[in-house]
Amino acid sequence: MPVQGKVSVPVIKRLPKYYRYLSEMKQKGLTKVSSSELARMMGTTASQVRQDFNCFGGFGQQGIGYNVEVLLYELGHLLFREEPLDAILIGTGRLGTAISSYLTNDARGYRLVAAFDIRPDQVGRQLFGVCIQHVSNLRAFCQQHHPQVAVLCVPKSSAKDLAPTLVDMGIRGFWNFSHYDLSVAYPNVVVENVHLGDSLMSLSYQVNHLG
Amino acid sequence: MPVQGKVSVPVIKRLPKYYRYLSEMKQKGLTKVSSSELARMMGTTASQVRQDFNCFGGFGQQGIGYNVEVLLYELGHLLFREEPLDAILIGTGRLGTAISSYLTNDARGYRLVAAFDIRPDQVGRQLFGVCIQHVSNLRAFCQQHHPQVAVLCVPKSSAKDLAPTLVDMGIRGFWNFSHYDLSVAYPNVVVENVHLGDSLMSLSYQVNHLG
DNA sequence: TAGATTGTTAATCGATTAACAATC
DNA sequence: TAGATTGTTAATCGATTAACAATC
Repeated sequence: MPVQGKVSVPVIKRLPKYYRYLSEMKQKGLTKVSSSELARMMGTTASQVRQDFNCFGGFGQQGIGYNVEVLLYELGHLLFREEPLDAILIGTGRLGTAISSYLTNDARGYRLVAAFDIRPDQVGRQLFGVCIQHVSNLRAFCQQHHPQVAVLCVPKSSAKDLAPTLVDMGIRGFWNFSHYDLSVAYPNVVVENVHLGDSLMSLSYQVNHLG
Repeated sequence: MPVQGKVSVPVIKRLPKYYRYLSEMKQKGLTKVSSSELARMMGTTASQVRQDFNCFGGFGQQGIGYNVEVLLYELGHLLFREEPLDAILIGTGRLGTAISSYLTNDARGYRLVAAFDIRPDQVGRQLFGVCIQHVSNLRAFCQQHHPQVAVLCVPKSSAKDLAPTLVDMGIRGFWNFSHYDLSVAYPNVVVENVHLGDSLMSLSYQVNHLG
């Protein structure tokens, strides 16, 4: 039983996809699934599916397969634990607003506890149950409430300025939409980069080099 | 000289990052860079930098290094070609609006040529220079204008319904923000998935398993 | 018992890193 | 010529796939 000695990033990145497909199956009323069925849906091999699950000890039954409900429960526990993570939003522009709508209304495992912006016309505005504060309150807020996750929807230079403070204040995870490469600077903090610009560029490369 | 026999996805995904760092260097007035300097900035090895560039024939000079301007020009050409790609937006909600703002105002290599929504109250609204049309016009528009890229900011079920039509109408690249796994269904079309939900889940996993 | 399917070890494949010859 | 740094080949590392024994 390997049980999380250290799970590799490729495996971690596949967990949400398993979770999505299993949720679908549960909704359809399916109770049982084999590694080969899951593999077909996921576009991978049965071997990989079994290897992936065995990073966590294996959730199946030899000769039988996997129980959808059990598997979903176990993955859900791995992904979300019991308590949601407290998240703060920094940057309440169009993207920040859309993202925090998603986080609040559609995602599981997070709770938006505050939002900050530097623009006076944003301050005071209500956003999904929280009142937008000026960034000058950021430090004080963190010291009092200890949020774990920061969502960065600010320009590159602001991200660069804010990051050290946030790490200092105990932020353990960044959902980074800025163009700043946080990952390079803070090795002991988790960063999920959503670099829209990079994504668009690699799409453009690939479309331009099709056929 | 390997010159694009078939460039691997990991290499392609690094190109935008090189491009970003080189743009920065050019702005700072730097004219010359070595593979080891680039490696340090990118958080990788000099070997990888040289291997990456040599997928395209190599842009450096032995004993000297790389010329920033030349390298930037070459990468820019690889990523964007001469003509921008014509893109259509489908789904003009909060996320679709934020995304197309980005595509129109901040990104290079794309031109937003149309936007579609199914909601009557959206139709007719102006969005970054285009007028939102009803999705029922989608087919006709594509037949007349042949856009190459579709940006999907619609729910899963709509994405599932729209995808075959769009592929059929000649769409060669998808920027997919829906929760539908396009990649599984259409092997001969380029898909850039931005699965915000997956990103949030893997962030949550990692934060919960820190230390 | 036979068939199915997992858990787990072994083999393969591909990507990253190291080494070094070429050359400016 | 000596020093620097690339282009390119070879070695290593890690992830994926295949194989098979365990077991329901």
